[in-house]
Amino acid sequence: MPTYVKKCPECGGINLLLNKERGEMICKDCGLVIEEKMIDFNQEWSSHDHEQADKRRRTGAPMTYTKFDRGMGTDVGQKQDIYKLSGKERNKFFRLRKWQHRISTAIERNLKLALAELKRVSSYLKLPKSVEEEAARIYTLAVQRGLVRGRSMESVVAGALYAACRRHEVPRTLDELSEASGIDKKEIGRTYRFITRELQIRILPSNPVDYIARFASALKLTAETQSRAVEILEQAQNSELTSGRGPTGIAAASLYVASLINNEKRTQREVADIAGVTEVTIRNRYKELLRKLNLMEKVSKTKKKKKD
DNA sequence: AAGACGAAAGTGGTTGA
DNA sequence: TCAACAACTTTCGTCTT
Repeated sequence: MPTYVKKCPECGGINLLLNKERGEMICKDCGLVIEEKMIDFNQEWSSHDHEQADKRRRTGAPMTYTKFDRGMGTDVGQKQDIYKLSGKERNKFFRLRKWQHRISTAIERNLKLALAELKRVSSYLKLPKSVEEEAARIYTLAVQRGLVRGRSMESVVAGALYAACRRHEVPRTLDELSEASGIDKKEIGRTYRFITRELQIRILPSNPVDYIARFASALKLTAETQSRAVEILEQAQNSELTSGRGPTGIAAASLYVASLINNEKRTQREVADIAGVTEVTIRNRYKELLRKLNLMEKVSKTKKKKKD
């Protein structure tokens, strides 16, 4: 738990994530970026001569992948330079310019469109800026490697976003991505696997805990129930009940059990809908949890209390 | 009547020959 | 490349509250 206590103005969630490098405070529940451009945590320098100034200068346009040329376009020379050249050299110069123009316009046109789409989907899902940047970076790499060929631009954008979310530990389900982008779930999964394989992006299997906060707030569960769910989840992980299982199913079952124990019962259907799994899956995980973790007493106790 | 439970058959993805 | 396999889903009937 963080030492500062602050609530998200959007959803009231308390799971805030501080990203020092980017100076952002992110709500893990709804993805809202609460504070941008906070103080710069880097050391402040003063420069006394040109050499130091060059090294230490931190100003200038920031490099960003959400601009199609990363904010740093490079051209093959300008016209005023050609007086230095002549004959062959001059021809070469024009040839280079022509080629650069052709290549860059093709890629740039694609990137411009794609990044617009990326921003649209990203803001629909209320993803933090850092994830958007990451997705843009992934997409740019994919374009450069020609991985978009044969695939729709939109599906690659969705795949890049999905990957970026996972890397930043604010995972969204494929269903959510699908709803936001209008691309078929399977298609996103396919392109996601393809581009991560081709680009050698290593992604850890997503941790069910990362889903708890968002699901809990969607179910309007109290903070106590939420942390109870996390406890249960951790026990489950220690008992090796989680490997090989779908992380959303486990998160959903933990929440369901926690809601029973804390007398804040939600139906299996409610939890299932939010988590994007079926009741059956929740039941299966739920049974395993009860059996292996000896939680039966706790649950039945609360049931008795209800009767009393 | 709604929710919980469980069986059975089907789907898509991974793995290992 | 194909078949076996595990996880998950869909569907449906039954039991419980």
